[in-house]
Amino acid sequence: MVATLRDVAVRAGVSRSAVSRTFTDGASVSAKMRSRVEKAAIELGYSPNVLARSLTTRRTKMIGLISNNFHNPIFLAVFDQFTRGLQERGLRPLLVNLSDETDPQNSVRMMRQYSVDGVIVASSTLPPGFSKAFRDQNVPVVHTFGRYSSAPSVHVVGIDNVECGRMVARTLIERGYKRVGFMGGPQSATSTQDRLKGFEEVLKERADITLSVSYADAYSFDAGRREMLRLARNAPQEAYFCGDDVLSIGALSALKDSGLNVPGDVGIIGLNDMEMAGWENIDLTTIHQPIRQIVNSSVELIAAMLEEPDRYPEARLFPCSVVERGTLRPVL
Amino acid sequence: MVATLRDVAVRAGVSRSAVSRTFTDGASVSAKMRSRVEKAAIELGYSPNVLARSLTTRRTKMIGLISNNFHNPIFLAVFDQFTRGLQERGLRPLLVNLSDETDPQNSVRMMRQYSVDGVIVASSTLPPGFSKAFRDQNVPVVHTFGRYSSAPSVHVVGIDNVECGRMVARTLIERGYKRVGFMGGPQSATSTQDRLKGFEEVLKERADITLSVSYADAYSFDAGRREMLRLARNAPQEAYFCGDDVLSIGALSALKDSGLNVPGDVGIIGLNDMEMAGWENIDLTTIHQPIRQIVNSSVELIAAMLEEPDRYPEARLFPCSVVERGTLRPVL
DNA sequence: ATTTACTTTGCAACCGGTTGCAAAAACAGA
DNA sequence: TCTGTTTTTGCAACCGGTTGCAAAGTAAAT
Repeated sequence: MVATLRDVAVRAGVSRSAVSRTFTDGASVSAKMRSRVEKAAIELGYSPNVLARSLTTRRTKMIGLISNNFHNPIFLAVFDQFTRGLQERGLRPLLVNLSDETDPQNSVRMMRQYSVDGVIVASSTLPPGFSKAFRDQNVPVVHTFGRYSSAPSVHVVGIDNVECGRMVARTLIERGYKRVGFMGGPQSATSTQDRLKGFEEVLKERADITLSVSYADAYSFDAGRREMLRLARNAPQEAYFCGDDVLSIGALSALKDSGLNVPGDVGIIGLNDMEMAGWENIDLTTIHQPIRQIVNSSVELIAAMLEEPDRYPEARLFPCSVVERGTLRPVL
Repeated sequence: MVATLRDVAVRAGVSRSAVSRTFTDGASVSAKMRSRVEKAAIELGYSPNVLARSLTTRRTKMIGLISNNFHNPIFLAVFDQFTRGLQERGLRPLLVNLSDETDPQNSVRMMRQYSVDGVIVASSTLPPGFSKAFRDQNVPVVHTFGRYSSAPSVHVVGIDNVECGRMVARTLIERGYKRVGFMGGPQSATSTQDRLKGFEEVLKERADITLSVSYADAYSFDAGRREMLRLARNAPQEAYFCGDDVLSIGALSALKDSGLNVPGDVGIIGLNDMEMAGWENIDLTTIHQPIRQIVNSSVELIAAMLEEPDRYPEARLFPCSVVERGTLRPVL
């Protein structure tokens, strides 16, 4: 049906190797030979079968893109950036949706069956052990949005969640809030734990500031709204650090319906700076996470690992910054 | 490095065919042989290389998932559903981001290089010619969210945009609006053209109703907001049918800032029913597009085509419905 | 025990490519 | 023109599997 290397060879009246060589860069072919083969190839509409090639070259140029987050809108930007970045380097993402299952062995096996050259785990909620499972099978892996650890055994690219927590604490202090709250995402997520850690660390030094902690049961509008409705019913704090922007927007909705004014009665600060946070009807003050840089760096890193599989693991952390909008009162 | 079929054969002391057969269902192997091979395979951590297999079976179980829409949040749900659906059938999506380029030949070539078993084009803004290019190369293709045509040459799954336009027109009529507007997405999108067609068709029969038409220059919050700010400056219509929910939300923001009340002064109806439309602080009346059904049906269809490549092309259209929320005044 | 029918197994060729090696061709220098 | 060097080419083996076919093995029937 579709033309193969052999067909081209026959048509051009040359050996199969010659055809192969014209399509392999760096191989030795004379100009005459090349043009002769190319002519035949064009006539037959031939283009080499990457998968067959991969059998001998041991390179499929496919990268497993594994995530369990298909709900947070920022992940659409994440996928967008990943696919573009990979494509630019001639790599192809094989997408894996892990929402249902969490057994790493299963994913590892599948990725090996497809001989992907490497794997990107894009998730802040998958445990470090998950990405390690790939490393243990000698599959190059980058854990994007992974937890920073002082002794990483796997490449991690993301932000320093502890530092983000500190940054938010300082931001709230600057604005003179005395009674503050942490409304986290699910407690089990390492990112939540880390953010709280940094947040507490700074606040603890201020005896005049009180902190209350609670958790929403998912990173969703509904969960944020529900939790904030509950909080607003009792005496709410003066300001809340919410687990992410979606939770924050849920919280804003709850506050409005509870008759509380933002930022007059209650201040809200989120995290992520998703596109929507900047919409005029939301106008959320939040922490900007440099998604584009994180993703690009991840792509760069996985590409580098293809050249150098035993590269020493590193953690690449990108600084976050406060984006001042309308949901916190101004600095004193 | 990683165990191959040969390794297993040696270890189990059997022929390579025997090993191959134990991993091929429907092949003839005795129980003894099977358990013997399986034992060796487990000891070596062997699992068959799908890509090598595909050379002879001519099935990679990979499906190209091609889209140029990485901005509209509903596409995250689309990708979620696609990946799950494909995975359930043992198929793997190879993701292609077409945001930058639109030359079908390029994509066709790439998909052929990777020998995908089929392709799903998920986009309402790619022209029918795009998906036809695959069909012409005998790559099974399903165009999800494609344009319905009475003589489809390619499988199309989606909604009847013309009928949606009619439905919105009737909805506005029921509510007694007399001066209505169409604020479409980019005019070049076939979906926009079709919706307007149906919308006009119904309204034309009512001499007492006037219609004004304008277009935002992208399917984005900003574009919707900008366009509605412009419209609101002159005398706005009583109600607008917006190209999609994101545009609608931009429009709502513009109306609020223009001091106009919704639905008191101006009514808005969107299309898609994205999750956000139901959020209490948005509460957008809109047309529900049954994404889940559309995607599942697309997956089913592409799977069916793998069995029967010459299947006669069909259009699968799913009915939409009005979701009544707070941005249109009630029925008279 | 022999024949017949059916099942299981291994051989060897093949899927679509790549690549080390040696022969052939082209080029340089004398 | 002849030799030595470099480049180009083809042969054949290999990558990790599958599969048609015939031989070997098993079971049932006589």
